Amino acid sequence: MERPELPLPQLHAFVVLAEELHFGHAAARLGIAQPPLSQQIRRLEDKVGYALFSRRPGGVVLTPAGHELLPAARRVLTDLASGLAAARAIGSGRAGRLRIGFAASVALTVLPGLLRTFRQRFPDVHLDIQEMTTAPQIAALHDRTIDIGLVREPYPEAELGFRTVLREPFVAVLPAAHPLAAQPAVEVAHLADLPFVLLPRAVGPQLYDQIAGLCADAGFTPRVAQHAVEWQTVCALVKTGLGVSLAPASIRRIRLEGVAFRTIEPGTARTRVAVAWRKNDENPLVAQLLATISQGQPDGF
Amino acid sequence: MERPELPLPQLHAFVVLAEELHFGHAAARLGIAQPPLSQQIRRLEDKVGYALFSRRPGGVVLTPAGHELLPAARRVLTDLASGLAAARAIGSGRAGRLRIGFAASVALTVLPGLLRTFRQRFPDVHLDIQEMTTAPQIAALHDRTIDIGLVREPYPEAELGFRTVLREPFVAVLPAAHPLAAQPAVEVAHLADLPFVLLPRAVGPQLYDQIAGLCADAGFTPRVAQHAVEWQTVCALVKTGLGVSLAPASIRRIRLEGVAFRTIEPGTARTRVAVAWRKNDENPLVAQLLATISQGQPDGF
DNA sequence: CCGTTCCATACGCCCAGAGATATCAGATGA
DNA sequence: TCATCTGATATCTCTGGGCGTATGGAACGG
Repeated sequence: MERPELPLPQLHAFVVLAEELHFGHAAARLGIAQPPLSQQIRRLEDKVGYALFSRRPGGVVLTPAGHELLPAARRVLTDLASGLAAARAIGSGRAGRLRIGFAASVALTVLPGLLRTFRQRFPDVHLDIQEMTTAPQIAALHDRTIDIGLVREPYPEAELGFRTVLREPFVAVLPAAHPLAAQPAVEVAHLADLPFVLLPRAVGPQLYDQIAGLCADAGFTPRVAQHAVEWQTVCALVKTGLGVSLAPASIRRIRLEGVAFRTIEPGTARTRVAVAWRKNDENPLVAQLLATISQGQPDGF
Repeated sequence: MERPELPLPQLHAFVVLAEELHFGHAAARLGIAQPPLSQQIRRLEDKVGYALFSRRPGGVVLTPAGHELLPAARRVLTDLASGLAAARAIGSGRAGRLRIGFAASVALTVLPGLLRTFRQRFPDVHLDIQEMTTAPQIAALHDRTIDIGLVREPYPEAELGFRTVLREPFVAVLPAAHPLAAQPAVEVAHLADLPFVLLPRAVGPQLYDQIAGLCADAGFTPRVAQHAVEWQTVCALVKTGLGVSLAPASIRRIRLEGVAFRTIEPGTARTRVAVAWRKNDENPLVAQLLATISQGQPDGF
């Protein structure tokens, strides 16, 4: 790619003159006097090295060389204008692409409303959303594989910003046939001797430790009979009688025959869902999405 | 199409920097010092309105806006370079398109050699050749439907230039079985009582009048039994015995069983084939073709 | 803690190019 | 023949932008 040789204003003048085929009219359309236009065209022809127009009485005609240059000149101008417009749209945050990771349980609570609101405000933004558990989201943020994470119980990180978007209590997940399911609420201590179905600690250490902490507070260490990587699966396993579980309340949205969700006593423990982003991310869409969350919060999606 | 806003040198700097992702290296590739490059990029970012690069320790990274602008900038530069090259190729006469009309009889003499030589010298020129009789060629030149004509016996025209490329005598066209065909040469006067097969006067008035003149000089007016618009057809009609004809000597190239061509006495009359062009045609290919003809003439194609 | 790397800023120079006004010159047509 | 329309030329002004050198400031690595 060598040095560009033709100034754009001259190309613009050339295209307009090629359309008008009349120096006076073309100059008027360009908003300049006629002599400067003659000069522009002359300079352009000098640089090309050949005449682009035949001056004939009553107007001008494109030469073969001019005829060849015209489509290229048009492309150059329109490509530039559209490229500039697109870059500005992206720079301003009106358009672009945002990659969002989310914990599965979030899909039941904040995510749908957030996506709906954001898409309304930024219809030209393409959203790539993918389900990921908390730990992989943190890694993906560092990798720049995603731009926004919706994580559960994050622990602070130097490079990342977090903001809580939801706090919710825990519920006990029980087979519907289990005696404990007959009560409106259960004490954590009552789960002490039952086998547990939990997510592996690796996919969300903070949440895991919090659940373990609930049990510890009730005086026992949970015996994990089975791991599952999605809450959906946890419910299914509970249904089959493999065990019970403790989970964030939003899991109630999973309607599954044969599984009961019960408030726990004491009900003070809360789990947080937070939005996470790279602090040094300059993508304006990240700020836009954070702003959308801030505004959306009061309305409670 | 509005005013272009981004100077090309800045776009060029942008593309190079986007490839190098390093101000120092990019400046070196551009052959300038580093501070001017910083300025170029800064000015460009000011005009776009948004940052195109993220300056980070150890180098720079494209922002989303910069990433969007990059392909457009590349297209602009390459389109411009290629368009300019194409326009110059055409302006210089190395490439382009030339529309050539030719009289049918010319296809037997000058045309093949001319085309071959011209194509050798200008392989990138597209030649549109079409057979036309003389009068339509003149009209087509005025219409700018063809650029070059190869005509027989033209009459001078103000707007057109002519140059003779071939002079040839007339021959008598006879059925092989005819008694006159037994002689090596025939006198025009001997054709006086025979029916004639000729091209209509309208397709080539000058040639027609010249043939009629030959007859008048021999003391008779030809009785036209049949018209035909191609020499090929004339020969065929002569073969069937419908009449005889007088034709340019190049018609001998038509090898047709049962038709004889005989030199005529007196053999002084000559018919001319000329190349014709618009005097005010600025297409360099026209000049190139005329030059090719001038050089080719001595070798006698 | 210091040197290196990398980019930005400051300042000055210079010129290509874009604009204007005034005028000229060729072709056309009543 | 003359008025008119075409575009070209001459001349001047002004400024944006491209380039240089010198210097500043932040981040990183040993």
